[in-house]
Amino acid sequence: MPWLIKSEPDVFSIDDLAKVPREPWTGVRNYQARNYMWKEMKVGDLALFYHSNATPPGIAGIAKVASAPYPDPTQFDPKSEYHDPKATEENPRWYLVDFEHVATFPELIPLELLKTDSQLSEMLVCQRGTRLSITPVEKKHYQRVLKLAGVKG
DNA sequence: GCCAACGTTGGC
DNA sequence: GCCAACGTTGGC
Repeated sequence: MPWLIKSEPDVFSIDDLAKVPREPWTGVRNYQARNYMWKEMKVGDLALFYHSNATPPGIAGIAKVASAPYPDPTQFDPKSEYHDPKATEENPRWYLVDFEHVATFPELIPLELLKTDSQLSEMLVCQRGTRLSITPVEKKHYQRVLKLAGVKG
């Protein structure tokens, strides 16, 4: 299943992802998003990489699930901003996967365009108030985005 | 910086 | 287990 993952480019952008072999998706502290990574993502699944809190916000490229799920190490680190005092090594709360870079779109596809595209109006990221940092994407929507980006599916 | 949306926390 | 208060997300 294709996915959409959000990241603030000031914190971690698609260019940052392109510079590393793979990136552990640390810091997700929402149960629904965690469950997607923990229970549903498969190695090789593709994900639209969305820049949030950006000017403009939009989809910047494609990433790929590059690992099986494992406990987010930052939950055990008292010095991390993502530290969770209720999590233990024996009983972790937060799981993540690694992502690797697949492609950066020639141009970012702005949210504004996604919203006005008749085939994408129902895509979750277009809906107001969607704050989930990880959402499943319908295959037809995924393919439409690639087409808008001018990238081969 | 504003504010709508909405998840989480904690008192009861 | 309800629900008000609070915190965060994220577009604008």
